[in-house]
Amino acid sequence: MSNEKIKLTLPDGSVREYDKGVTGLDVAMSISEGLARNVLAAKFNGNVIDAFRAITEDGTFQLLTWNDKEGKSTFWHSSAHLMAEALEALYPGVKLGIGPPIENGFYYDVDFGDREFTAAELPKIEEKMLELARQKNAFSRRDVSKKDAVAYFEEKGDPYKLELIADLADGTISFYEQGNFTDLCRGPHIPNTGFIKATKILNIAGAYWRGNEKNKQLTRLYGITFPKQGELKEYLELLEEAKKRDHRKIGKELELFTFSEKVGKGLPLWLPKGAILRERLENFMRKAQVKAGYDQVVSPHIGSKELYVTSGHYEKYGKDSFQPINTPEEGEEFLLKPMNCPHHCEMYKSKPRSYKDLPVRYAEFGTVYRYEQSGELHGLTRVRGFTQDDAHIFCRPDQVKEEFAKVIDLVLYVFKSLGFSDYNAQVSLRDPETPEKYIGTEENWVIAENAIIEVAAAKGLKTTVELGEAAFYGPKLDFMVKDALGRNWQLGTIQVDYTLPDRFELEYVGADNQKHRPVMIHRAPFGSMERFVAILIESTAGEFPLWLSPEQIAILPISEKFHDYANQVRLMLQENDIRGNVDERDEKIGRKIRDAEIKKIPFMLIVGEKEAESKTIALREHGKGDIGTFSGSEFVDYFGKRIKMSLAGEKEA
RNA sequence: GCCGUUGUAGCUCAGAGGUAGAGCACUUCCUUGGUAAGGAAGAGGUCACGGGUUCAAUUCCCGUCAACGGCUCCA
Repeated sequence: MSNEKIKLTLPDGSVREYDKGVTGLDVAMSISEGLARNVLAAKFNGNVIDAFRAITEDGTFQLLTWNDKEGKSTFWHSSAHLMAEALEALYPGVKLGIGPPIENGFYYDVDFGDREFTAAELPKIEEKMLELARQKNAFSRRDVSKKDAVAYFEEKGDPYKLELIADLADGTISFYEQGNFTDLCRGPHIPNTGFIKATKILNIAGAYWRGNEKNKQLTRLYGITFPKQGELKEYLELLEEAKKRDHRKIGKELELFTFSEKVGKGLPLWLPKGAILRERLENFMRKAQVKAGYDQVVSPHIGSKELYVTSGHYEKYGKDSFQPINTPEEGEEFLLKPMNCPHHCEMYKSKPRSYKDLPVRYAEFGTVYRYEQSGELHGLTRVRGFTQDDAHIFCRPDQVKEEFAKVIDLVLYVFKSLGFSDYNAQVSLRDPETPEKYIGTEENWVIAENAIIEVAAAKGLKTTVELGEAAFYGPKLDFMVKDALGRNWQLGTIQVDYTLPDRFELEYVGADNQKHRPVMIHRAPFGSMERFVAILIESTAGEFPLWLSPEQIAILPISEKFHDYANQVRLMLQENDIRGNVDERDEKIGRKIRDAEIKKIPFMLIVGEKEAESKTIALREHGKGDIGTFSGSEFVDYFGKRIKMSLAGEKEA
């Protein structure tokens, strides 16, 4: 080799000189042997590369280990290759799709042919993976020509890889090999399989090739691996913990809601405690909306089919939806309301509008029904009947940005009040590749999309942009929140719409005495009451802020002798608009406390001989224990203060 | 809708080709107890539903329904 030198700038800013052709592993070794043992990949000039890849020019350089996000994903990417190698060893002739790393682990899509693949076979695959890992097979990279790549996979008989190669430009194709496995891959990979010490194939699922429903469904194996056995154990325990926050479990335990096969799948039944929670949320929103200048309206649960033909919903969703309801005599067709906007458009049209009237803001807790695919239903987050905290703002074009900004404020206020700080503001735009999915003019789409992008930026929102996530009539700003298991759900949504006003021929008279078309903003800060409550349950693990808690107070008499006094306390609270229940069961106080704790009731009022005599209560707080003796009026004041604090988002005294 | 898994008491779960079991919850009785489970007795199941194989099926097979994990979809 030559004795040319290159300069690498390390993360601490220091510049080191190495021989041209140095690898990440060499660099690590020059720092410490321990570091070299842990290097998974490297980052050169911002690109993640193999730690075994030669570097031939000056640049910024960083070593990646398990502690780096990119180190982990390289590790998992290599693990996907390891799993593929195990699959080929165990199931000769298996065809491979794609196998990328994901947020937690990796997957590989495979075609087992006619073979039925069941979960019982997973342990066998895990074992094989570990066996191959122990061989410490080195990963190696080589560039191949398109012709050679095609030849290789034609020989191997893998149609999926051939399809992938067809889309790649000659000169950009590389193969990676480890042990007896070769894959089309741009890398990078870890030095050898020996780093992988623990593996678990978490689940199997069907997944359409290239995400297209019309393509063949492959078998997707999801897995996760770790460099230490203990970390796998910890991860699995973490998953178990997360499952305890599942709103379906807590909803059942706390008697918030239920489902009945007889009522129908995807149709939630709100039990009394859940209804209280929901009602409090609605009242909270009503109050905020009144302040923001909204008017509350009410519309029926069905509407003439014509209404939805006009809006475009029928054409878009009609065939795959709940089918029209007919009147017996005349055979008129009505649809179960899937959206509130058409109704609100007709309300707007109930009288002529002047530019001075705008904006008009119509809000409704509108219950809508949608035929969601059966495989999609999921607890309260995806249901067939749900209530949107919906509103439609009809405004002049010059008011769009200001109104949009105000809605963002409202959504942020709601999120802040309920402690949702971990959300992603997603700008949902058209997919330029599938224009047939959208209605409206190009010009209006551009205006609407730009309005959203500009206002979100002006508000200082950190946004991500997703193409193809727009509604069919307009772009959206969606507030995405994760559930206990890390799945993303859309809660709040704001949409700018120039299309429906056209379709419904909405008008107002301008200062010029001419007719103009208003712009609509659709918005729902919660999204739906169902989904919002679900996510609220998971984020609080059922320990709701005091103001929302369905059962705020349990009055616990020491024995039957104090039932009378306990009920006096209950009535006293009632007179102050505070709800509390007396636990009159024939149980000892320890038991009553335990049960109230399990039900996550924020306050327990314990009353016995001392309290009855001195007209006081002994206060106990959920999760904290005894916090002292209060007179009735002292407690009412204290409780009021705590409610206010919880509304302001403060945790405790 | 598609792929995979599951379905036994109100809940959490055992069980096995010969018509079912535990803990908690529930009911009754005893107990009147001071800050996270007092004691005893009792009641409770068409083993998701519909077929088939078998002398016999809740158990094995097929279908349906529902739930769960994904894919696709998400106004």
